[in-house]
Amino acid sequence: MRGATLKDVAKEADVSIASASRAINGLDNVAEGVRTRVLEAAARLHYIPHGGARALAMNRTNTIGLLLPDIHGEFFSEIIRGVDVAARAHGLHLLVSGSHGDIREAGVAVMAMSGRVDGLLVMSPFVDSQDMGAVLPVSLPLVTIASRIGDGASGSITVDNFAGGRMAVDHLISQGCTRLAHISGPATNHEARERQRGFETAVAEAGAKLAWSAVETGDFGEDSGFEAMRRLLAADVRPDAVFTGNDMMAVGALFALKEAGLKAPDDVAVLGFDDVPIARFVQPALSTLKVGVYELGRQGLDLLAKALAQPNGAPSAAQRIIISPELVIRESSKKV
Amino acid sequence: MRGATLKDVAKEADVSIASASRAINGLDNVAEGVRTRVLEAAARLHYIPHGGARALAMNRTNTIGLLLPDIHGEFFSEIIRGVDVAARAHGLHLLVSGSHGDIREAGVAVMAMSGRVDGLLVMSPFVDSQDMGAVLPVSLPLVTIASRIGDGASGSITVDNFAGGRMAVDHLISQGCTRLAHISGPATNHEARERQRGFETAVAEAGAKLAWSAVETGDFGEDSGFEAMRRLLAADVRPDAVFTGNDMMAVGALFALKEAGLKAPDDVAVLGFDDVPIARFVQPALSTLKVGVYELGRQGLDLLAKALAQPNGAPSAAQRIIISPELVIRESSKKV
DNA sequence: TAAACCTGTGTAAGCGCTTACAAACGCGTT
DNA sequence: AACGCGTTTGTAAGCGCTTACACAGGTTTA
Repeated sequence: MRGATLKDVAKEADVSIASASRAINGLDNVAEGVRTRVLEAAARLHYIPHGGARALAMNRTNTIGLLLPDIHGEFFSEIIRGVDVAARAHGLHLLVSGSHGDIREAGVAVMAMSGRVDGLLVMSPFVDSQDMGAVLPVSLPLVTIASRIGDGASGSITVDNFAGGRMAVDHLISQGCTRLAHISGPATNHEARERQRGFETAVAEAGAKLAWSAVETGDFGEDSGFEAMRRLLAADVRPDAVFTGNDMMAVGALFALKEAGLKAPDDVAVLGFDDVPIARFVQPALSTLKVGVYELGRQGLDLLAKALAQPNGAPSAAQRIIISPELVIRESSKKV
Repeated sequence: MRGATLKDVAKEADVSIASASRAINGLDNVAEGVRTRVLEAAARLHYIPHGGARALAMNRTNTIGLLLPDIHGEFFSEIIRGVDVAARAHGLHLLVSGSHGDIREAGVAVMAMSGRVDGLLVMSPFVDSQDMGAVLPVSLPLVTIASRIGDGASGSITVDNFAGGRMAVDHLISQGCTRLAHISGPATNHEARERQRGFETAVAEAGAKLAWSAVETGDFGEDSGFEAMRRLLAADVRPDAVFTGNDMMAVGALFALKEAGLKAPDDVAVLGFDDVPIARFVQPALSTLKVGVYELGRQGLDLLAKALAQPNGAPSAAQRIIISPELVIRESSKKV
């Protein structure tokens, strides 16, 4: 049962297809009689405009494509929320896709989006995201989130992960910790690297104030945090503070601590990164470096919407926004 | 900088637009020479097919529209995950939209989706969702998730919430509880009502085994669970077990308990519903009625994909899948 | 050697819509 | 009565793509 088309409506109302179009779109150069006749016919036929055709004719889809590494989970869900809120404020719709960390999949997704969206909002935190640039269409406005996809973008919004790493160390030292360990995210992730670099830089600067330091590698997953913490606890010298590359690994670390019969923060202080919703719920409540994940999404879309509003898509000096993480001290790191 | 079109590619390769199309789509009735010439031209021009135009011409978008009350949060995020996984398995893309509980918004979203998707996956747990039916296009395959949108759907997948409510009571009684309270979801939500009905029915059947019972109303939000639990604790007779309409309210209830210096499960057993990821992380770990939320999404999409594969979209006897909740006993309800 | 085939290719008609353009009409003016 | 004007309408040309159909060659067959 194919849906009615504008042509059907026009015929039903006995007017030309052009008049039908005008009436439906509420243009003012239509006689009242015609308008009501068309509207009634449309209702009678359950006519719903064909968005695709309209988009093709108008060269405007009112849709933006959102490409994330994944489209679920605490972190991405928050991004989506921010994007969603901003999108509805701008009257835009969302075509979302997950790249699953695979650049080929990302390419496929971009393919599929091409011609269905007015602009792209992309997050690709992979170190080698440069290649990503090749996949992206040059002709579309593009805003990147926490990515290092080269230029060509109409804007970008990133997090100052390096500063966050330093803040973590400073805070831990201020709590009297002297044996700091870091559980890093995957080396393929640019954000993870920056956080680690911040940690290492601050540790080096702290010099004699610290007795010991170490780095274990995780993959941003809860389990990897658990395993890494286990390794840390099994070693000769134990840390009295652990800074993890993100919150989920911190949660895993907390479980490992509990398993070992140890307590945070008394035995080992734990500090996460991101401040995903779950951070408040774990026991003890997780201290973390809060990234306005929601803001990341919201402002990202705002940037893109601004670029779209530009007359011919003129670049107008690509905007770059950098968000600073903010230290949120809850229980897991509070020693003094 | 408009992107290159097929016409441009055809001209560049000096062939007809039809041949260009064939070459690009890998049809086999193209001479090798032509094919490579076209492919090279396409690469040179950074040609990316215009998905919208292709969809219009083929009357197939390979995209399905996902309409949820919200597109973020623990619960919906899980649904999205299920849908996403299934969608990629079927080679389908996702156009998502949140209705925010507003039927008008839902209408707008459906409008926007019309002509951009091959089918609709809709979740609208509102009691008055009947009206929703009016907004939906008759011409599209439709699968509903946990909704009571009338018929016309090619399929539906729902949760046996009533049974879940009964299971909750049975379990609590088995733990030796005799004063049962229920914190219900919003009355406008059909699922919430069914869970409550299950609770009340089981309570009635338990008869003399129970000394007391009560129902407080919440709104599925964490805060409302907190407030409801406070009210419960302030009353003359206190429950020794609370069953909440969903997990987030249980989390709130747990906080209220802690605030009052009470312990779960010793003082009051707490039992949630859904088993969202967070349930494992709270203290004490939350017992709950597990709904395969992920499965809800995955099977929903599978159903839809099956309907799409149908020759002319023939209904082929709409499938209805009912998922039974499963009791997951963690710490918050374990008294014996 | 003509009829019967393939194979590649181009022409053109859509898909459902918007929108320039021109035609048609009713007016008030001179 | 001829003119200009503003309003309403229809015609038709796209938007970028697919695909039925026709057609030109080169092979086979009888």
